[in-house]
Amino acid sequence: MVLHDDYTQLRMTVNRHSSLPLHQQLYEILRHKILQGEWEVGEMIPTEPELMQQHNLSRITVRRGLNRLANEGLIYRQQGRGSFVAEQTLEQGLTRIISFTEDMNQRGMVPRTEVLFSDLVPSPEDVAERLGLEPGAEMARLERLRLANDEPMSIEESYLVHSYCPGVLEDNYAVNALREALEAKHGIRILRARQIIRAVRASTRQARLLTVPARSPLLFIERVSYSQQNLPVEFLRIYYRGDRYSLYNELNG
Amino acid sequence: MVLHDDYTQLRMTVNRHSSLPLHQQLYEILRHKILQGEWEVGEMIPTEPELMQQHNLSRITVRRGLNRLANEGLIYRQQGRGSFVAEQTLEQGLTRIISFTEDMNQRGMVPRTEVLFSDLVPSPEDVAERLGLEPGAEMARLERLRLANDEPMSIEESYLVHSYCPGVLEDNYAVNALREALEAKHGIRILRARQIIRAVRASTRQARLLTVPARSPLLFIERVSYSQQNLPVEFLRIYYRGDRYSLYNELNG
DNA sequence: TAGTGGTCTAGACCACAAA
DNA sequence: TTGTGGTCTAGACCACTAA
Repeated sequence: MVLHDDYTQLRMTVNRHSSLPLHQQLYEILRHKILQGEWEVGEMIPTEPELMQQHNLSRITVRRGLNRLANEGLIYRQQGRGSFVAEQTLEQGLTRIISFTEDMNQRGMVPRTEVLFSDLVPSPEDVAERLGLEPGAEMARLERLRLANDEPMSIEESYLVHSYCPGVLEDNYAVNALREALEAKHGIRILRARQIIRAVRASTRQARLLTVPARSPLLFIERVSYSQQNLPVEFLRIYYRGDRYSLYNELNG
Repeated sequence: MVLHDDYTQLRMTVNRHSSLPLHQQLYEILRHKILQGEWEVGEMIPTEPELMQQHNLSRITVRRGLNRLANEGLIYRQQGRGSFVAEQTLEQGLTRIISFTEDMNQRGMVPRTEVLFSDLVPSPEDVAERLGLEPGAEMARLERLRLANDEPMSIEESYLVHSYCPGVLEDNYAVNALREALEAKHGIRILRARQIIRAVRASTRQARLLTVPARSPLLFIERVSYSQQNLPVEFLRIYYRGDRYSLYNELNG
């Protein structure tokens, strides 16, 4: 399964007529190149003066884009040496929205997906409340089993506001990426999300699906995702095997 | 239990002879004021021009400090209106190192601590490996039960490199803050940490201490903390009750 | 209209790394 | 010595908010 990047049609230099800030355009261009593998891990990316010339930008604007990349851990900067592509870390799972596929690739595993359910349902009360909707609104529900190296890793239950993406369930999400379909077919780009992380006990069904002993501990994430218009579009529940999955992050004093 | 802030002796304007960057000094001054309650939640903090004048700084330097506060969620900025103190969010638990006391206060609960163990032990192999030390080095071990509103919330097991903080266990850490003692008595300031988050099953002893049913799911955090010299000084294991404790954070696309 | 934050520029000096 | 990133400045224009 190949995930197309969000920025396939991205131009390779900044567009001064765009409404997007120049520093953000530069950030997206460089991020795209880094994720595409334009440079090896540890390889130096162009210097600030080079980027200034290539994109005809001031140093402050260039630095703003570079600093964002550094803050997000995609590059590290060394005074007197240069800026270098950082190793892909698992940390991104706690700061950036990444797909299961991307997540497993970073962890060096081969992802696979099985669709368990795919139907239209009236919004349950708890889901409606999380999304700030009226209960009973039509939702597209998609439940998927996610596997890594052919072993079950997690169960994902996704609720999408169907009026925003009518017909979204016609695709086969065992092989297609949901976020790609949302962007390509419905113009919905998920830019922000809030999530809560808990430890829970596996239900009988979950234990069977995940092939773990009954009542095993699971890492449980509930996530509300927001579109570019800042509208809540998806409610997601993910149950990860406690014995296989962990989250990593770094803290500052 | 009163936690003294790290910056009790902080001057109220920037020091141009300090080695610290001016934007960072401004950030720390404002952060200190916000945490001290100088402004109410939702109240507007001084505008950029005011800060420029008060501290005799350029706008770019002021903005750099303000943007860091905004990135860390302490303020939010609104074009045309001003910058405002944000509600203290639980998010900070996933980006900033905060004490149990601070954490519980943010969650509106009253913290209490009981010391379960406090002794010197040779470093176990796994702990030594995580800290990059030779196994068998002398470690101060401190195990504490943390309570919120008088109900058990978590078990914390802390391993400190004893040669960095000899005699550290002489204090009573039921009432004193470990991080305060490290800074005040041993000159160790913990500035950075890496952690891994998992879901595990409670042992019999853990279940008893936390007053949860046997084999309950727990949120388990393993953390390595680094000093201002970037030396690993502490290895920490925290077991949180799965039914009471959750982590919150926000993601970007 | 006045005041706020958002973006962008040109230019300067410094600290650090490598040749 | 050269080139890198780190810090800081003055000044400009824009977009948004509120009166």
